[in-house]
Amino acid sequence: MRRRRGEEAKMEPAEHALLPDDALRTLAQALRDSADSLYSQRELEVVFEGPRRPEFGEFATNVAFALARVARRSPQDVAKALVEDARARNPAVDELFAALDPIAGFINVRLAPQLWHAAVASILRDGEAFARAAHRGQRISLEFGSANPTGPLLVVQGRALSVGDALARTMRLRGYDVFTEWIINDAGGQLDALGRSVDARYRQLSDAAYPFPEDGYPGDYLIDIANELNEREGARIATMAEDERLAFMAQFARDRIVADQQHSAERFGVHYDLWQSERELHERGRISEGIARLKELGFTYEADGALFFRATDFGDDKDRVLVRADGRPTYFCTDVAYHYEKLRRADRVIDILGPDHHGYIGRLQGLARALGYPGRLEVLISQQVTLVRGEERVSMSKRAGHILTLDEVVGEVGLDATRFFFAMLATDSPLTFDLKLALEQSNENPVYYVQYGHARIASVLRKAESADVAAARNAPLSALQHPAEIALARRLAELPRLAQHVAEQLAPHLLARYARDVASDFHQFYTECRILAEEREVRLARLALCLASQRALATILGLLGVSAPESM
RNA sequence: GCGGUCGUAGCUCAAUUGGAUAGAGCAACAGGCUACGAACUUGUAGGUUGGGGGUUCGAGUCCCUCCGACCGCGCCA
Repeated sequence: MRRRRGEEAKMEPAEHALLPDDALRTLAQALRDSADSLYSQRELEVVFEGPRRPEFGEFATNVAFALARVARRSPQDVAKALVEDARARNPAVDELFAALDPIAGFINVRLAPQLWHAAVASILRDGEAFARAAHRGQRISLEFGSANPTGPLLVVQGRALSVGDALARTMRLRGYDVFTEWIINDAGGQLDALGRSVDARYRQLSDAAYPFPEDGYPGDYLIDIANELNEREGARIATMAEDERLAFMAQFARDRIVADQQHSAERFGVHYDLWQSERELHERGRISEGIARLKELGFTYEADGALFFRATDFGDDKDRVLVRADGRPTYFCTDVAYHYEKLRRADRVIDILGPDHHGYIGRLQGLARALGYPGRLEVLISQQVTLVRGEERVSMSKRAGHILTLDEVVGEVGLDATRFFFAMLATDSPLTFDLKLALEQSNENPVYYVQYGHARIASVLRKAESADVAAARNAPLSALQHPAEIALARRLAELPRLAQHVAEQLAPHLLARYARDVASDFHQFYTECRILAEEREVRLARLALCLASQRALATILGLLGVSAPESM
């Protein structure tokens, strides 16, 4: 593509045509120069957004509103003057843009088609590296899903797993060093309760009337564990003293349950870099290190024989106990140690916590500030999930016994649908998941719509001559002029920017939304434009657009942990 | 009672962080295959963004206040 280049473009490699971002940068610079020249405004920030209505163009900027006050003219007058001046200032602007319209104070922009052609070509050139950003050396610790080692994973964890894993994958794509971790709460009193529960189930094998503890975990899975204990360790157990037996049973159950949780996570397509045992933190001396650090900083005091953290100095409601009067550390104490470690080894620490941890945010944020890392910790709450089957509310209380596990939900509606559905929603918004609806309308589920787009492209590529498909990868694209073609190309080119936004704002639900938009734009293109029956130049250009669309869909589905089928 | 999250179409949710006439899907209704996958597509209808007040060029978004839902408020984890 031969064209005179704007000044900014000199930095680009010579062999590549200008891309949409280059054009926008050129325009931004021209507008800054104009603002400086017309209104003596030097530090003007020019941001382009996708306007809500397509007839407003492909991008829009609202710089005129910011200037209107100092210029003491209406935003519309300012916008008009800016556009005129920018055009005169840099002739490249008129070549790069098909439209530059000052309307109601906004400057609406439409790029020349060649820029979108170049964007499609660059997607094909990048292949699997499409939307990938260079390694940037920022270390991120991402904790999500963590559950007590007292039972199987439930749907609440499923939501956190979907969201957390999509974030991890997106951040990795964008060049961050992401370390995913799960904390196993295996140090506190609940393990004692677990031991007593297993013991009761064990004794019930021979004495059905044996009482189940008040604070026990009633799920059937402990019966299975008791049976296994009986078969494999029955002889040993018989020789144990009570304390020893309870500890042994608690440990056995803990190991079995954690292993099950790990299998569930893997089946859900989520891999963790670290399963961090709380008890192991104790054993490694991390707990005392955390306490020592807070003491050293002078943020602790003793009262009633217990050690307190001055959380109120850092915005929390009340001071928090670290070590009880009897010498045992609290749950929060473990988090002090764990977060102290994470804050030191990562540049950005993210916790995705369950809905019962709202009151915990202030404590953790106060801790991060006390330790000298303000702003380094981000706490996200994965909101409540209410399961229903039509009118009937599905019980999710562990106490009630008949809980629906994550594995069971996946078995009922499928892995792809479950992952997509949970990732689709903003994390901090409570949601109602109707299993009956998900089943009945499985064909109407958005995930199938997106997957169908991918499969449809695969089908077209199978029907095409393989020589054509090969040639399409380097074909000239100037034949792509139809509005549906341009709209699709523009959509595909959004992915890098969108992925970056998702990583920065921790908003993975935008990925699912975008996937739907890509599929929709593709289906529309497919409906309005024939491909294989066209003459060679158009055919190859459209096949190239298919290839780029398939690439984008595969990438985005990959980020969501959802399969991209060749056929369905 | 105090603190937090939230309230958007009949349903499930968006709205690029203060921008234009609040958008998608499902459900409803009316159309489109002698064409590469109709699991698609075009259109219609659906709203006082829980109520009220304020801030400004401009508010679903920020502030105040009511109403409602959920979650916290242990030397439990």
